[in-house]
Amino acid sequence: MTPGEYKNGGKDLRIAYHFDSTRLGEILIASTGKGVCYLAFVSQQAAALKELKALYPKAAFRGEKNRRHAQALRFLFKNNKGSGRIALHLKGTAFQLKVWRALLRIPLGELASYSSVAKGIQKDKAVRAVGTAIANNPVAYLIPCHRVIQASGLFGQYRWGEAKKTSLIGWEAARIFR
DNA sequence: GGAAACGCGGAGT
DNA sequence: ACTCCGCGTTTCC
Repeated sequence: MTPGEYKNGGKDLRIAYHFDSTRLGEILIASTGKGVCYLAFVSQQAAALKELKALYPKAAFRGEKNRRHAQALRFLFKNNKGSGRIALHLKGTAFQLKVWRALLRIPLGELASYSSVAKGIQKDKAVRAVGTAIANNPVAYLIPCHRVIQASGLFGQYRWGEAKKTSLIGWEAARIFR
């Protein structure tokens, strides 16, 4: 995976998006020429699209299902380690990118705590900052923010609801036995 | 540039 | 169970 960086409002950026329904629920996925830049679970399409556009206010959007989307969706259905090479194109601060990269190292079916992630990037005391950075992960699932739980064992918060987090973790736990 | 807000943790009660 | 404080980074005045 090759996370890029993007610091401005997405000007000169062309973003293709489309909605799809998967066995994990309805999603909105978007990509630039360089990689997937957004993936979110959707409850209302209009609101979801608005959130995406807020992230890249100056970009040009168009609805289109393309090969990159299809590849990412395949990953959702059969993500074993072998197929895990999806290009990502991310907009984030240096700290956020560091945190997100750390998440990519958590294997399917495994869990990490917010504090272990903080230690992993040599920021032992930045636990809370790590939580915030994870919360702002723009690419749900591909960057497995749902695999990070509280040190106590409680699952903790999730952007799309704790119930969603629970079902993702359960689904992955089941997958590793197949 | 300061305050407030955060997907937390730990130590208290 | 619930509070209270500290923590690092980002975002909003």
